[in-house]
Amino acid sequence: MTVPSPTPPPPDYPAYDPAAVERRWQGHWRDHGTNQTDLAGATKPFYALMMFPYPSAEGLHVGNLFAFTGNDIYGRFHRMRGHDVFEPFGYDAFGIHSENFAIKVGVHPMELIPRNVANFQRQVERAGLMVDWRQAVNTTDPAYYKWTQWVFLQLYRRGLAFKKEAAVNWCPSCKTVLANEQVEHGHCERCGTAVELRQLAQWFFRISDYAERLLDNLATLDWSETTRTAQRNWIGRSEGAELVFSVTDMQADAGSAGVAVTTEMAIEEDRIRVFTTRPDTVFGATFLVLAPEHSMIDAITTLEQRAAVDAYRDQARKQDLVTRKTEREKTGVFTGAYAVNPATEQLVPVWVADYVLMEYGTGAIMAVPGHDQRDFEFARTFDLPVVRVVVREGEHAAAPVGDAAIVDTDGGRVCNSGRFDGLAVGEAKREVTAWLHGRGTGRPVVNFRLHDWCISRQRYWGPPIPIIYCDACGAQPVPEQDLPVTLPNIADFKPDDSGVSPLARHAEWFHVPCPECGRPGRRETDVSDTFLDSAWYFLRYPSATRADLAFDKAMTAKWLPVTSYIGGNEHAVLHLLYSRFITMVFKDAGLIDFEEPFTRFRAHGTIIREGAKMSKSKGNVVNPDAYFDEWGADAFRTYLMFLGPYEEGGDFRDRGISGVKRFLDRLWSSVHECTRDGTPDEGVMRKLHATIKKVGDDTPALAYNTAIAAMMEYMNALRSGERTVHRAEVEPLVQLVAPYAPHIAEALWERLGHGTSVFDGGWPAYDASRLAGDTWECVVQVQGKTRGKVTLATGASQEAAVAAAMAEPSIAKFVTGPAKKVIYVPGRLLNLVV
RNA sequence: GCGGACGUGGCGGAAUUGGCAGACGCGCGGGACUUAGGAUCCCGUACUUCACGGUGUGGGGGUUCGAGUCCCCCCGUCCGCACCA
Repeated sequence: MTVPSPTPPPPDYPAYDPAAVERRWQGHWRDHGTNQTDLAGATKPFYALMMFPYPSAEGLHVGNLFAFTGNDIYGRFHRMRGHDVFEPFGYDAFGIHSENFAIKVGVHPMELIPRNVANFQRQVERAGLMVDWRQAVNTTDPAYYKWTQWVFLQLYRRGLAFKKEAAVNWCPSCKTVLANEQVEHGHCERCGTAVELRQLAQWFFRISDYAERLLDNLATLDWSETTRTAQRNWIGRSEGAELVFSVTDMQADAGSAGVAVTTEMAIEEDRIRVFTTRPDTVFGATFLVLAPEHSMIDAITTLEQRAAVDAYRDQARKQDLVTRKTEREKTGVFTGAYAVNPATEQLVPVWVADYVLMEYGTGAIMAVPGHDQRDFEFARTFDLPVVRVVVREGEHAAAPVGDAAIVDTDGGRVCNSGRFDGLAVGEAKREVTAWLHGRGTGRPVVNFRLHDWCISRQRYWGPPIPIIYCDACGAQPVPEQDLPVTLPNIADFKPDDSGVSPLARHAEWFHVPCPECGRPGRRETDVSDTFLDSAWYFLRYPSATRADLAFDKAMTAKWLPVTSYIGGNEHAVLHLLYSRFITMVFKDAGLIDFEEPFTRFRAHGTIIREGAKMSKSKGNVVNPDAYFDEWGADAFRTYLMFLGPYEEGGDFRDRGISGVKRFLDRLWSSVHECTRDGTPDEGVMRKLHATIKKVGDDTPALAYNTAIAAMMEYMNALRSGERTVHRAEVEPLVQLVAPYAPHIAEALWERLGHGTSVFDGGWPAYDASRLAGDTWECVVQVQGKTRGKVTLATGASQEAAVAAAMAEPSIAKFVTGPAKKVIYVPGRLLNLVV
C-alpha cells in the first residue's frame, strides 16, 4: 500500500511549547485555587497520601518525583471520577540527615531547612502536582512539633512511654544512639560505621503490647503482599512454652550431673525461665545457656567459675554488635551451676554463651543439641551430651544423632521421652506443655520478636521530649498548655561523645521549674526519633491550619483512614508499623474511631539509571530541573511512568523520553488540526472505546506503563496514514492523558472550547457494545500449532468456524485426517486435533 | 541459612492469567518531503531458511488439544531478615 505524502501546509497554530504551557497553567491553577480541596464541604472524600520527603539540600530527586507523580496520577484520576481528592504535601525535615549535612556545610539547620523546603516546593510545583499547599506541614515547625510532643504525652499518660536503661547501639561516628532497626548488619544505617554497645537511659514506647493486634489486623488491610509479609516477619510471632529450670544449691551438688533430684530441692529464687518453641524436646535438654547479660548469672556462678565467667561477660560487653552477631564460632563458659530439667528431673549444667540473645525471649534457653543446630555445635565444642528425642520414619530411637542436629522433624515422633514416646511432634508439643503446666514448671507462651520502640535520640535536631525532672517529684510531663517545648536556636548543636544531647549544655533552656512543685527542675535533653514525627502526620494534614488542636475530630472522621497511601518499600516495616501503633493507641484513647490508618497501601518501585542505582558517587543522578527545561514536566512525568511497572520501578534512559515527547507533540497537533465535519471513523471509534476501557482499568491499578502504551497505540491508529482526525476521536483522549500530563491536557481542553478545568470535566465513559465489531479474527491451530487465521462473524458456530478454516488451503494442508477433537473458544481460537 | 520477588529481542518492557510471544517506546534499517535534518511522516525490525517451513520466553523434565503463564528439579540475579531458641 502506498501512502500519499502530500506536503503539509504550514500549521496555522502555535507549536507545542511545554515551558509556556506549563507556566501558564501552573499560574492559572494557583490563581483559581484549582488544586484546593473543599475539606469541610466534600461529599466524596478521597485522601490520596504519599510519603512526605526529607527535603535534602540537593533538591528533588527523580526517585521522589517518580513516587509523587504516581500518586498525583492516582489522585487526579479519582478526581476526574468524581471524588473530592485531597493530595497534601509536607516535609519530614528533622533528624540526623539534616543535622549531619548542616554540620558538614557549617550552616545551622534552622537556616538550611527553610532554604531546602523552598527549593523543594518550587520543584514540586514545576512538576505539576495537584497539591493543596494550604494544608502543608513541616515537622520542624513548632506549630507541628508542638503536637508531636502532645502525641508523646498521650502515650506517657497511658503508661505506654517509659524510660529504661538498656544496652543500646552507639554509633561512634554519628555520636548517637541508634534503634536496633537502624542498624544494618552491625553497621550504622546512615554512615556505615561499626556500631558499639553503650548503656543509656532511654525513652521507649511499649509497642510490644500491641504486637498481637498489629499482626492480626494485617489480614484485613489492602496492602501489597510483600509489605504485609515484611511486617509479619518483623513482628515475628512464635508459639511455644516458657519452662522453668530450678537451679540447685550449687555448692552441695557441684559436679553431680546426672543425679536425679526432686524439684523441692531447688531454691525458689533461682528459677531460670527459658522460652522454647520445641517443648516436645525437653527430655533432650542436656544443658542451659544464659545470655551474657542475664541477671541471674552472678547469683548462680560458683566460686571456682567466677573468674572465668566474669572474664567472658566482660569480653562480651566490650564486643561490638558486628563481631558478636557475625562471629558464629561457638564460645561460652560454664557457671558451675546446675539446674533441674523439669521433665527428666536430671541435673543439667548451666552455661553462659553469647549465641543466646538477651533481647529475645527470656534471655535463656534450654539447649537441645540433638535437634537444634546451634546447640549441637555448642555441645560438640564443649563436649556436652547429645540425646536423640525424635525419630523420623525408619530411624531408631537408640541411633546416635550423628554429625548434625536433626532439625527437620516435621513428620517425626518423640522418643526417649518417657510416657510421651511415640507421640507425633506436634501432639507432643501440646501434651508436654500441658503436663509441665500441671506440675507448675511450664506454661504455653506466645513470643514476639518485636521489641519496644526506642524514641530517644541524644541529638539536637528533633523535638525535645516534653519531660521535666525534679529531685522531689521525679519525672514530670510538661503540661499541655506549656507546649511546645521549643527547640532553642543554639550555635553549638554538634553532638559530642558524652552521650548527652547538646541541649544539656544550654543552662537557660535546661533549667526550668518543676511543673508539679515549682522547685528547680531540669529538662529532658533527649529529642525524639523522626519516626515519631511521621507516625502521625497523616492525621495532621486535614487539620494543618488548626492552631488549637492536633487534629479536629469531625475533620478526621471525614477524611480518615487514608484512602490510598503510596510510598517506598524501605518504610514497609518501621514507618508503617509505628503509624499503625500510634493510630491504635489513639483509638484506645478515644481520640479517633478507627485503628488502622491506611486502608490501602502500595509500594512504588525504584528508578535506576542505565542499569545502576543512582548515586552521587556514580555521577548518574538525574536533576529534574534540567529535564523540565528540556522536555517539559508533562513529558518528564509521563516518561517516568512509562519506563516500567510503577510498583517495580524502571531503568531511566535519557533517549527514551523522546518517544513520550513525540506522543505529546502528536496529541497537540491532532487537537489543533481536528475537524468537526463529517462523522468519526467507526474503526477508530471502536479503538477509542477500547482505549478508554484500558486506561480506565489500568490507571487505578497503577499499571501506568501499559495505560500510556495504550494511549500511544490509539494515537497511532488516530493518525495512521496521515488521516484527518475528527474532534470526537481526539477529545476523550485529552481527558485520558490529563492525569499523566496535566498541563497540556488543560491547554488542549481549553482549545476544544471548554471553559472549566479538564479535571472537573469528568472521565469519559466507554460503550461496551462498541468494543467488539461484527467480526473477529479467529486463530486457527492444528495440533496446537498456529497455522493461520480466519475472519468469523461474531457469534459464529463451531461448525462455521471449522468450515471457514478448512476453506483456507494454507490451513487445510496441515489437516491430515478427520478431526479427533475440536477446541473452539469463541473470540479466541480454533484448535483442530487430528 | 531462612523468607520474598524475578529471569522474555540490541535495550526498557507487553502478553486479557492456560489461547497469535515480543504490544508500546528506544535503538537500528529502508523510504517520502527536504538546501539541510538530531524536525515531520510512512514502511520494516526475535532467530533461521531462496522458499515451504523450522526454532524460540535462564537450563532440564512433566501436565495439557495448547505452557512465558501450572507442577518438579537445577542454574542465575535482586531485595528483606539473619545465632529469634
